[in-house]
Amino acid sequence: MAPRVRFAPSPSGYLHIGGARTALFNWLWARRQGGTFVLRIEDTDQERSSVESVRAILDALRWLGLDWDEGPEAGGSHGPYFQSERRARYREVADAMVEAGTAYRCYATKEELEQARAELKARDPKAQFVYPGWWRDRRDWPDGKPWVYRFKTPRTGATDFDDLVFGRVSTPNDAQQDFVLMRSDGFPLYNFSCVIDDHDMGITLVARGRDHIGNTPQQVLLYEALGWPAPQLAHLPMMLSAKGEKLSKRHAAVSVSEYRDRGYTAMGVLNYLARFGWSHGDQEIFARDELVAAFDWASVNRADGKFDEKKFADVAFEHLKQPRLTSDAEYVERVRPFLAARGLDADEPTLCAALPLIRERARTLADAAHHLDFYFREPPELDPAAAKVLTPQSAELLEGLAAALTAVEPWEGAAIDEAIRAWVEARGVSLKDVAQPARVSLSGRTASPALHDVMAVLGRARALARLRHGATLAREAAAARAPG
RNA sequence: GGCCCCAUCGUCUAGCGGUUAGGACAUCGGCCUCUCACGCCGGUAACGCGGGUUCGAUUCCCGCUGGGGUCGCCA
Repeated sequence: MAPRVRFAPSPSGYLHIGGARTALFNWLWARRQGGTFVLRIEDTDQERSSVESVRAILDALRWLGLDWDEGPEAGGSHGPYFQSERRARYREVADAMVEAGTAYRCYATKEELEQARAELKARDPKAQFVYPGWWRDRRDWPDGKPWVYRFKTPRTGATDFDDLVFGRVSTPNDAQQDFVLMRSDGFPLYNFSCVIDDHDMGITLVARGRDHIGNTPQQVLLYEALGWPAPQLAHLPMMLSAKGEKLSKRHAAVSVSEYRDRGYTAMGVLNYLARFGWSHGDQEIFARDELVAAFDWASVNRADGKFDEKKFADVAFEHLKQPRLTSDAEYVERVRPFLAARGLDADEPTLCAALPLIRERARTLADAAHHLDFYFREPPELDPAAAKVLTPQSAELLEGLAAALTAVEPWEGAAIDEAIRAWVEARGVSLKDVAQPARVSLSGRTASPALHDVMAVLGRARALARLRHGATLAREAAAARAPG
């Protein structure tokens, strides 16, 4: 049977890089198996949820290309996909559980709980408060007072489940307290709504971060109490910071949108995330369809990992470098916003001609825009460090070179290169002596692609004009330096 | 602290009883070279410790140590 999987973020911020990995693994499995990827918004915490967050998460998922078959804006036959719109259903199940004796109304107030907590703390600072079940067996419900629903957790025995990644996990039931199912304001708590929705939405496999493995026994207990079959379970090892702590803003960029804004491509991000906790032999680099074809739960690792920015950058770079992974058309489309941000209006022919020179240099799209900059500025912006290269002696060389290249045919890299070398030899100078002044004239920088490649991209007219302009600058520099 | 989980180079990982313990990133040399980059060649670098099981353990079992997660009217 084709699996139904889901990603269920709570809209209390941006899409976290770890959340993106969870979404990716679910998505991969759905696509691999021809199953259904459901997106559900867990907005039962009114305090923390916001529509802006929903928007941000949806946008980030769309940018990553993790399209959902059912969920917000997609619809589907198992909606609504916002938990805040499913409250009647939760209440219905909770009442049924009270009737069945698997849950109970608890009228203990927050204040009473706080007091009990405080008293325990006073007696034994190290002790952990456990709700003692004051209302576990009472039916003398006071009129007009708010209550919460609590689960009547079995006091003995153990709860087991088989995890696709971790194997069999067993937890003693006495480690569990009578946890709250629904708050007094009528909103459900995570474990409760999660179980009901996964059941009602026909979810067959739940894959989520390992930080959820601890409340899985509670959810399994709920499935048992409700007489529902539990879905398959798969927990993913955690993505930790380089220091081994829980990943947060302090350690690295943690929001998917931040990576987008920095100029990484979606597949660069996805490829790194996919290889984090999952492997496929020695293969490091994957196109999207290769990922879909190769993904499996058996190859998911159990050990937590540390996020490595260097490795991430390299994987992302590989995607920009290889036309197989990022086509020319896609590259051009993606880099345009970054060029625009520099105030550049790049014409298509020049951009396409420069692209091969950029691929092996640009580590991000933002970086690509930097490398592309001088092709689209007339004259190119002159780096302070580069200006020093335009010495008085170089003026004549630059003019000589420009003159030597006026008749080169065809105006192509190889021919230009040949002409440069021929001229250098005839002139009895070293290429090294000419190269840097020429480079600075052409690009305004001390580092650039090969001279002949740059000139080929610029075209004869602009290339020669820049060389001559460089000569002018060199003379001006000489004049400026001359005393009086 | 209770409960749960984990453990191969600095990092991500391959390995599923017998390997010179492999790859990638990073790092260090070198080559290429008009600069930068790419590329290429090479080096340093790992099975946490102690018991078992076995002819033989990185691999299977137990303990220890270390690390992580989780113990809310958050998710």
